[in-house]
Amino acid sequence: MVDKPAPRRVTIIDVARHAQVSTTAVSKVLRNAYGASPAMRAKVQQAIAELGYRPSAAARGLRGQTYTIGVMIPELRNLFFADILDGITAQLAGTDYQVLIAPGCNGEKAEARVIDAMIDRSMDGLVLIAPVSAKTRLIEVARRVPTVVVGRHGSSPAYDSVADDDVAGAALVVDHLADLGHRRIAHIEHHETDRVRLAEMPNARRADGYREAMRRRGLAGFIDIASTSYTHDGGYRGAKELLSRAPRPTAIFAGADVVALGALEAIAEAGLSVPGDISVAGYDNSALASFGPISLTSVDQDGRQMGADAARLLVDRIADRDRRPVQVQLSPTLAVRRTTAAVSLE
Amino acid sequence: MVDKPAPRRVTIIDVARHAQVSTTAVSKVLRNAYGASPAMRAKVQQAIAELGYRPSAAARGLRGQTYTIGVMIPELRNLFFADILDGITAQLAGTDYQVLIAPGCNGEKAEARVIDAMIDRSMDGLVLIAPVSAKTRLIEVARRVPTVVVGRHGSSPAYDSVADDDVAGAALVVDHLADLGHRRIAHIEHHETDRVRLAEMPNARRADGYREAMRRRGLAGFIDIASTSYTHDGGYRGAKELLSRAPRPTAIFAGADVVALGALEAIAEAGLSVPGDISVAGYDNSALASFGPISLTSVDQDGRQMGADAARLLVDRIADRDRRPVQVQLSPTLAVRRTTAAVSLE
DNA sequence: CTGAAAGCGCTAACAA
DNA sequence: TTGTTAGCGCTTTCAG
Repeated sequence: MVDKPAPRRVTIIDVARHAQVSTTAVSKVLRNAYGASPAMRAKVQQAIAELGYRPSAAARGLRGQTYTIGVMIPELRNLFFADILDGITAQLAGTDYQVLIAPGCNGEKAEARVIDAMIDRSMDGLVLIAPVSAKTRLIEVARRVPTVVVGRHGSSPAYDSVADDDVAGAALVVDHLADLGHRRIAHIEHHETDRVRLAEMPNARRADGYREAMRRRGLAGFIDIASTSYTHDGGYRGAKELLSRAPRPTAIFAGADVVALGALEAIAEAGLSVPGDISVAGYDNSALASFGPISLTSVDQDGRQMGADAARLLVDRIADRDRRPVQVQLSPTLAVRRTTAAVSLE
Repeated sequence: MVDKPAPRRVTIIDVARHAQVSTTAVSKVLRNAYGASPAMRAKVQQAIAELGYRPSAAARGLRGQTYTIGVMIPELRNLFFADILDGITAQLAGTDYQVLIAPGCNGEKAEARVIDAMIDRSMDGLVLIAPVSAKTRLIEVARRVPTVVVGRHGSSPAYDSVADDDVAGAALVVDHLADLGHRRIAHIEHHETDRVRLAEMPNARRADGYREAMRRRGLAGFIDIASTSYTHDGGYRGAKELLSRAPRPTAIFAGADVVALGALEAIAEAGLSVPGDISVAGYDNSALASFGPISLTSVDQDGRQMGADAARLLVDRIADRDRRPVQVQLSPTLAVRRTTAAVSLE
């Protein structure tokens, strides 16, 4: 294995020379731009293949596009986000765009840093999944670079958005449990104080939907909420809190699957059985929920579809930055499994 | 909300003008480079802050670095990879490097495309997690850009590597089960045919380690392998196959946690209990394994540590591309939980 | 349809 | 220590 140094980069100039045309011509072929005859196109493409030429995204970005789409994911371990990402990459497969993910942005500050990093890298478009930033900030970002916001409600003049109807999702759960005879249906929510986020974030919408559905079913008096966080531990603590109340709930609607798992642990620890003593439902219908031994009833949001819609809207907007913003709202469904059952007679 | 257009980008020239210095001076401050007095440094930093200047990574990349580290992750849903990533980002926090993840590279072809995309984008360094590409290809890549390979054995003159001792991990499981009195210990492996990968990929090393440990414990006659894949379904099919043999195994060592989960489903379907009738152990000690109701005995690889080591090596190599390559090998430990127990009397 | 030339924002080599 | 200048590799006018 000889340690020969990497040869000099093949540039557009090399290709032009090899194909006996101008660099402009090569550039046009690269971008499928108007104004290149089929003959020239063929010549150039052959030269590209023969030299193994690959355009430098950095250089392209300095004048035109980088053909890079940045996706901000707040939490890699959330399997629902992986579904969204699958939808994005599937929709973008076959185009010239490459998806890059920016990780680890928990909290407004880290999120700001990550978004800046993507803008600094001249990305052509941004998909922000469940961003927590202030709305003014999102608008500012969207004005600099085409942006689609996924999983956050509320419209904006600057960006497109894709969201699932979280109010409807919560209603699905409450109706399902109420139909099974439950009345003391409790909810574990992700604590929220910020005014705008109370109106736009999915967690807040789910809590709203829960309250609304309870009232609609005449169960306003049984509304019972533990306010923790959308984590395994949050579910554990929330369930502990709810179980300590008398009378304790006969069903718990957790705002996310991981929360439901935490709740299941607390319930098991308390020596209660699911769904015998208490029913549990989650949200997201992640792979965890469908896993046999868990078999969690959960609200299904079509993450792939959401991702595909987001990517489609983004590519659209890159092509026409001035078109009017669009809001896509999908409807959730309920995957009923073995953690929910008719209320037991007491 | 007035729809004012985004103002022109603030460039290094604006900063230089504002601070009354040359662009070189600004550049030096940006890079913490030698040759700028504290006074000038202060002036420039103030100007940067006042103008809200952010350097363009594309422009920087054309001459120098992009301050971007690319991480290739074959499968976002693998929680072990998320641990590695946490280690990488933690190690890189506080530096000027930004981590970007390239997703969805299952298979050699997709992997090649993704690696090319990262090179095209002038990334300063690459972390390749469990790459399946041919070794010659990896060496070629490493010659173009500083590269660290994680989770693949075998050394190279071109890249650093970080791996867990998979042979030792498999031995931990076999020893644990043998100590519990098991003799018919079966294994579910990820099918592999390629010669080099048979020597370098973790799955192959685990199968080797299993065979070796069985022989060492005098259980060579009980070696029993189902060859499927490292997926939930692979575990399900593998366990079904193993259970159909007579006499059936009293313990199954699955090559990964997801495989173990699939096996658990097959075992439950067969009407057998764990660990009463059969013990099950996994590999990776992912969040799934420690989740209460599952409580899977599993081999723990310190993913965070692996990621941190990889990042450290990469930054080192970016600073000195000619230093000799290093191989880091970590030792796994065994997390014993409730899916393994003493063999039952028959 | 084709090509020459300017310049995107920055860094590196060099000069002062 | 500081500033001047020449590109990095590409896209984009704008002539031909």
